[in-house]
Amino acid sequence: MLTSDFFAQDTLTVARALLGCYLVRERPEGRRVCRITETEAYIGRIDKACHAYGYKRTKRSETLFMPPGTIYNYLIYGMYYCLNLVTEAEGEPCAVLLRGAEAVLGEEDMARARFGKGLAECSANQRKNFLNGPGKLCRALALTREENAKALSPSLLWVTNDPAEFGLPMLTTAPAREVQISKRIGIDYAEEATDFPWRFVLLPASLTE
DNA sequence: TTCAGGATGTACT
DNA sequence: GTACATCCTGAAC
Repeated sequence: MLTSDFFAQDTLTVARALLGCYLVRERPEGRRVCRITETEAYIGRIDKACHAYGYKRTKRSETLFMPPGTIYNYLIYGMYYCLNLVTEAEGEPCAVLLRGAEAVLGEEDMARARFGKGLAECSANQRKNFLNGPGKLCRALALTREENAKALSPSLLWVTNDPAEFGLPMLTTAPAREVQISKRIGIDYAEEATDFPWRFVLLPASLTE
């Protein structure tokens, strides 16, 4: 399990390193696991797109000042949540937004949470766009304001780069996958920060061969 | 395949 | 009152 030491690192380092890691959500019905494929860095010290830009403290941004490894989950557009993991030292308002993933375990439960029906009844488009957005990820993993400001923990939500830790036997060696770096999404209001190359995407294996 | 429009609640000014 | 780190649907191409 990745601990607060990992999240205490530089935010861009963490955002890059989280690609390919497994996000594990513990629920009464069972475990839901996905592999992280898309992240973005938010660094309050210098970043107009960050809710805590210039160390601004508000009721919402307060979570960003908490210790590394804290969950920052907030409501957006009235109906979706965005999952972030707090980085750097306590008091330094930074986080990594998780924007996309691939389902690994508990896919049936994720489908029920997303669409209210089983995987078999989902359309091809629904399956194709399963976890490719921050709102979708939170819906599939049943993450809401309930989890905001809590620490990552083995009984709630945690992250690892070792599949053995969540009960998967040795996976076949995965092919290397290329990382694409680009501008962040949906922050056109953020002036010069709009163009910061702080988005990291793990490209599909098929594009790497 | 792309695109416009609507759903929806709350933090912040 | 305004803006928002979004997503889905249905229409047009």
